[in-house]
Amino acid sequence: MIKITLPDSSVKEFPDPVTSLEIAQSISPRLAKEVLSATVDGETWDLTRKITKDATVKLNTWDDREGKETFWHSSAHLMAEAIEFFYPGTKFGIGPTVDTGFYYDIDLPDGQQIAEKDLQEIEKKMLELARQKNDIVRKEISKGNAMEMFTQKNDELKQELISELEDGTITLYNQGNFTDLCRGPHLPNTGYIKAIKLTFIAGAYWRGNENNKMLTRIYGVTFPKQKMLEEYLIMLEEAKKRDHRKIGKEMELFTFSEAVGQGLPLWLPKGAQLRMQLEDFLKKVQKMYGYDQVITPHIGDVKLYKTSGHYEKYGKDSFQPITTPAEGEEYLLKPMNCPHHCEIYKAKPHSYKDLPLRMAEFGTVYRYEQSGELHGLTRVRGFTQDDAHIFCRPDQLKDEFKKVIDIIFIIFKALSFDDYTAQISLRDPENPAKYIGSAENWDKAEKAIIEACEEKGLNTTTEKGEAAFYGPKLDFMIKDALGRSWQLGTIQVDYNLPERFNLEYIGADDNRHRPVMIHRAPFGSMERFVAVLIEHTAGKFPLWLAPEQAVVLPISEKYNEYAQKVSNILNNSDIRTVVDDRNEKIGRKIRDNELKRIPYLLIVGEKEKDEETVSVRRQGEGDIGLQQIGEFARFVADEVKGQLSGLYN
RNA sequence: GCCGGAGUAGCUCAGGGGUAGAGCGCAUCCUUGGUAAGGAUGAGGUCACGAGUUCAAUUCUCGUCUUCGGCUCCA
Repeated sequence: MIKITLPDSSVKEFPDPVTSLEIAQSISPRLAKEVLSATVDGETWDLTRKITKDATVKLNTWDDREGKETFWHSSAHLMAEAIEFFYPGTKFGIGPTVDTGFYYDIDLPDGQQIAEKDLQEIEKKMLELARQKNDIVRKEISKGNAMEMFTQKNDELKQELISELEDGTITLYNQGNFTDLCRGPHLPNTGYIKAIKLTFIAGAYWRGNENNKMLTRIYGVTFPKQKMLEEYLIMLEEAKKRDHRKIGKEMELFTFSEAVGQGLPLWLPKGAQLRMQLEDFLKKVQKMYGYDQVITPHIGDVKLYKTSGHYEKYGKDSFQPITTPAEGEEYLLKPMNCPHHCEIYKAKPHSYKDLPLRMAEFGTVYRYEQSGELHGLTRVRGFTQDDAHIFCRPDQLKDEFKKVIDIIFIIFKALSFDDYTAQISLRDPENPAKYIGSAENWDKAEKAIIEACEEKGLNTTTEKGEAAFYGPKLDFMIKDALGRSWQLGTIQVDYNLPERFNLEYIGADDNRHRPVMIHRAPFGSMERFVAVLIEHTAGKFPLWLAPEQAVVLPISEKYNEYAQKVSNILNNSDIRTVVDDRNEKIGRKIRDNELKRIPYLLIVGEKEKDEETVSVRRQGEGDIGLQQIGEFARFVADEVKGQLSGLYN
């Protein structure tokens, strides 16, 4: 008998050997049906693998990440089996799982290609193979045998993978006519897979290296129930409807022009209105937190970026310097604001009493992004950071860091981003060449971030190797209304730039000291943030942000004049109002303006004109009754205040 | 930058070797209306750009640009 410890710490005895599937069966038949894999002493195992000693066992279902991974990993094999059926001789690279689903990188034989339209055939074959409920069988194999097998198959991709594995740890998995090199784990048989969608096809470099061969990557997602696939497809549809590029065009927020250049957004009046609203909001919050606004030019001497280290790091892959005609001086389009702000710091000597100094700027920066990278407003070549740099004494660092976290919380609250996570990005200790500055300063900076997060009670994950080259950082990721994650705000601790720019302050001891810098951008970039906001709200912005807050709809042309009067009064009360005086019936005007996502529709006709009122209709809700014009103005002002109440003075 | 799609009216898209279409939008007129699409008429296109093949190219070929899905990258 062996003892199995379950997650609730209960211990059960089983005959030796036992499989996780048998353990599940002993608990409940239903669990046995749902369980997909098991975590045995911290390692994910096949359900059918024999446990021969005392162990801790966690049973993974669809609701566990490990369960889904097992499911999708087996699905990748199923896809490979189907592909091998249609394209014999295909070489298989790697077939891992991703957040939603899986992919397999394949090398098709002699110049054959798979097109989107071929995916359906493969899906069909996969379903057919799944229905056969073929057992998926694990087999341990020696390195030599593995090598021989894939040499015979002429699959040099797998040979390369095997050559890097240690003998004794190599396993194969077989199902039907298909055998793959794989660490596992896998489902007991292919019959678990009930619903399949191959989503797209793309090129991908072998092992992610652009010097390697380009393979064909096929992405797919599978589910244990048909209904789950349907829900997933509905979600995809919804995401498509919310695409900020589509809504941005519809709502006339921004545009791009080939004539201006790719990746260079043009903000249209309504988009500019929205963006300025966000900027004004953040300015007010920053004022409350003791920030000073500064303004710096869009270009800077190349030497400035040589000093900062950015030129060495990114110069080659950037927009190249602008050279002045007569003197041949070299200027760079500003790729970031920090060097300029460092120079502002240096404009005069500082006492320890001056610190912290908080310098904020909505600074537009230009970065060369590879053409294939550009994407709507989320990835552009010219964008505006809601940047600020805090210069402080080392003893102030942690407090300042915590205050920045507070500002980020205020923003999340104002915009109802309720679901967020935070990631601490540290340096990669294996790869010190990627970073500038001393190990000692890095240690200090990393410690400050970790402690500040702990003291704020922030739930964080930690990633090594994700730090910026000059310092570690804390990034905030929000989940939008569809559950998709977006990286927004960032806070970075930096001991290095102050050193490179030789920044100093005079301490109480009358000696020169080095300040510490915090780089921070709660929105990240205005472009990206607006894009996320559009997708999160589907363009139905909160009242305080809506580019047009109210539209007046005269019942007939006879009331156009009164409508204009209402609009003027409201605009004078800072309520952004327009008039729809088209020659259309009221039903039509209501429909069109609802679709334009304007929060309030004000209908005016004979009655309203006589009584100096408006008939108020709230977007998505319908008629909410008559109000005096002034009353409506206060009503809107109160609602805006309510949305931002307590967030700033 | 790399692999693979796409580019036709302001928008969404159909078409196809012989001088170009729909719906929506826009304009004008009729209608003057009460809470999600009233009617008529009309304007609007170098079919992304440049070469080539052809009697003839928007259509076929090549190149360029832009865009979309990925890959790589992201201070």
